[in-house]
Amino acid sequence: MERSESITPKRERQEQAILEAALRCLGSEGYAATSLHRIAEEAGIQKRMVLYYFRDREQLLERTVVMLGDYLLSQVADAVEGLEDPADIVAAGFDGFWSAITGDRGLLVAYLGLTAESVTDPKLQAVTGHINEGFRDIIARLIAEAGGRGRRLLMDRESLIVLIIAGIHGLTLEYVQRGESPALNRAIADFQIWLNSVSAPLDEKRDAGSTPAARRR
Amino acid sequence: MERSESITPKRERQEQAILEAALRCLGSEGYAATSLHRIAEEAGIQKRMVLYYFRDREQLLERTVVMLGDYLLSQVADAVEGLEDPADIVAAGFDGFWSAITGDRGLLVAYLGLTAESVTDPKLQAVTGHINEGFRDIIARLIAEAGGRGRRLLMDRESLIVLIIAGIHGLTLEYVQRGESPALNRAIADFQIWLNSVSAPLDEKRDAGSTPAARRR
Amino acid sequence: MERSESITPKRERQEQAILEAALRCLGSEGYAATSLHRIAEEAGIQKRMVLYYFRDREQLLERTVVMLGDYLLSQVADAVEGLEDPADIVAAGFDGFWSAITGDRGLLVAYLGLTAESVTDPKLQAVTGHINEGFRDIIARLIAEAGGRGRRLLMDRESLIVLIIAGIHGLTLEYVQRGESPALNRAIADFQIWLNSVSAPLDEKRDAGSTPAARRR
Amino acid sequence: MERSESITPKRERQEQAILEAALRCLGSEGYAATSLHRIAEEAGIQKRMVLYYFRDREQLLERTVVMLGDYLLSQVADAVEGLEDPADIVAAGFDGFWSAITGDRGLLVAYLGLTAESVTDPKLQAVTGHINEGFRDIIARLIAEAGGRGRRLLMDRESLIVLIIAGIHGLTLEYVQRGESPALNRAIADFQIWLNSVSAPLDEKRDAGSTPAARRR
DNA sequence: CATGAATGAGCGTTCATTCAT
DNA sequence: TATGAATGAACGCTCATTCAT
Repeated sequence: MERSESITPKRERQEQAILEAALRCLGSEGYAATSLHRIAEEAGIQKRMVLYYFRDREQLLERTVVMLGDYLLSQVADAVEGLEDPADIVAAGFDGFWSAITGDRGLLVAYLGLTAESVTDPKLQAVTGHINEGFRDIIARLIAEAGGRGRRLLMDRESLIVLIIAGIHGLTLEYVQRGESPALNRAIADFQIWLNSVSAPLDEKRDAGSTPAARRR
Repeated sequence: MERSESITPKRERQEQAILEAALRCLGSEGYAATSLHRIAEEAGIQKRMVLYYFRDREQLLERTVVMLGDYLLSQVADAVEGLEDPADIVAAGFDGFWSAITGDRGLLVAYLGLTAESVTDPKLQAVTGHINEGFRDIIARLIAEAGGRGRRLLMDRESLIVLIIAGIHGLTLEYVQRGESPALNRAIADFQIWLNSVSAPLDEKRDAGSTPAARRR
Repeated sequence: MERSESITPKRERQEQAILEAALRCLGSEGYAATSLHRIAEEAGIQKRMVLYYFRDREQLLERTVVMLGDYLLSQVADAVEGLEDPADIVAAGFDGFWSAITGDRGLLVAYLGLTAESVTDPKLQAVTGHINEGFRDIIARLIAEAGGRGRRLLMDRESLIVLIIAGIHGLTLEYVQRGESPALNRAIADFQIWLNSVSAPLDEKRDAGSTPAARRR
Repeated sequence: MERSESITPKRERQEQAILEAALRCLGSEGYAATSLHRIAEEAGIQKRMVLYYFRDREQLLERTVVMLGDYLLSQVADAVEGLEDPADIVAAGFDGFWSAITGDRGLLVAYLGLTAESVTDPKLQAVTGHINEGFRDIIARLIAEAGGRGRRLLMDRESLIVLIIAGIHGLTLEYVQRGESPALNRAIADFQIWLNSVSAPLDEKRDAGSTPAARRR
């Protein structure tokens, strides 16, 4: 750790409380409106104390992102863990993924806000990038496991990962912007159907989905 | 009140210059870091003058978003206009759409930043919402035209629109976060292939893509 | 006049309108809150025009004070003019004086505000001082006329003038601060009674009121 | 909120220094020209610090008025305390009152300026009103004590209070406007004489001053 | 562990005013 | 006569932060 002070239990509890307060602010007010003052208010402590526990705003937000990322990634990892049936990996897997992500709208809003902000903020980029890598890894592992369970991929693996990430990002954006709607639910279902169509049992002959493209390369 | 009665040419020029400066700031520094001071600097005028032409920061950013939206929408509309061959509507249509959107990375960054910010900022929501409606309309029209040119839709129309929007949002996010990459290009190509697969010639019998879903409903 | 432009009728009308607007502002919002902007608003013209007709804020307020003074003085002069009976000079004279002054609460508030402000503002002092001299003159004349009509003064003339001015100032302050009240009305009546007691018919022997003081000197 | 819980000695000293600086500004420049910048300058600190100790200009001025009021009232209370001889209550009492009030011209100017401003500023009104009530109370008590020491009032009590307040206000206005003068001193003496004449020893028969009015009621 | 004191920088805004027609 | 353009200065205020203890 970069802090030299011994990490007492109280300190840890306080830091945790502040990080959670920061997260709630990000989720309810957005990145631009999340000031140290607001975070302190939300945590029920004096503004000065925020900087007692964290070197500066930057470090605080960084650690907030890390915490948020760890939480989301663990939720997602839990949700997709132990899936045996290849069909589940798509159906149940995505459902778990989705409900893990949308379980707390505030967290999702915070995540998207930080993601957008990180585009122009190199310091955030490092940490949000880490979360994205985590997601990518999970998805890559799922694909690999599907492969190991008798399904072959009908399209380019890298491209598939990008499309899955993009799809999830896009659908979550739709979700936070316009809320749940029948159209969104149908879109999610269709997204899953598409996911199903990008792989096939090893013994199957017929191509499906975007296979022609996969073949071209 | 006193203003806005007679929009003199100079005023219009100045306002335009400021709006463009604001847009550049949003694109390079992000929403949170776009201050009046920075905008003025970018426009090469005194900070004070920004507030001479615009009531306050809010109004300025609002109008910036409107301008950005109008520009993006017109670019997209131009790109997809006059497409005759239904196949073009997907292939050329999407290409135009994509290059219109990614033509200026700064604009795209600004757009995504504002979109994310608007989730927690009701005032922005009104105006970014308008842009989204514009995109939705263009896509809906494209789908309708494809239908009018001998292609039938193999999936739910509303769901399709959501998925297209989500896909574009997700892919642009990937683009601004990680830049162009072979994987992204392949993903875009595969996205187009999928787009092609969601409709079929009227006389064709065979289903493609996510047709099973379309049939279910 | 210090303005070199020929004084056209329109100009005069406009200036008058602005001066009256300034007066209304002073009367309703107070000196500190009376900005050029508010005056323009009140006059229903553009802010810029105020400074077209008046060199600067200072000149405008100066002329406002002059106008106010002229009006108040003329009202007072009218009220006390033509009083023949010495008793009237006190009774009717003061009544006229009072109702002339309190006829328009806004004007009175403006007058008191400017008077207070002039204590610390040398430029205002010149003009408000002029008004005070006018009041003093009127009162001195009334006293002289009373003397010419067979009444002798039972106290020092200069002191009397000061006390009358002070009494009127004090009572008007009470009036604008706390509004009309039975106590104020009784105080006004008692003030008039005291005014009556400071002079006596020439043939009268008995002293009244504060005569001992007058005799001391 | 966060402040005001523990009033440290240093804080108290600093606040006091700022309040006194504000008072000096009010006394020398007037209400309208008393800006945060000037107050800070006067206190020899940075403008920024003024707003560290006081929420905003309004709160600062409010507390300044309270301090001024407390000071003036205590001065006056001290001056009139312990007067035994009924005659003193008028003579020495008023002298004390007057010298307490005019001891520091700046304070008097500040007081009058705030009084005038409070007519149009509801927020000031609350607090200047409190000072006026204090003065009224002191005067009412003096009158009551005079009554308890063998003097009866020859005029209406409420009316007398109003006239005393009005007289003092009017005379102080004259004092700050035109400075000390023989005429003013004589007027003050005559005012005291009148004050003496509004009450009489209990056993005395002869009426004085404005008794007729008192008898009327 | 916790806090008050202090501050520099900048924000969004209003004010009175000058310049050019 | 009337107006828009432009501006310097200051205002009241918030921000993140550092210094002391």
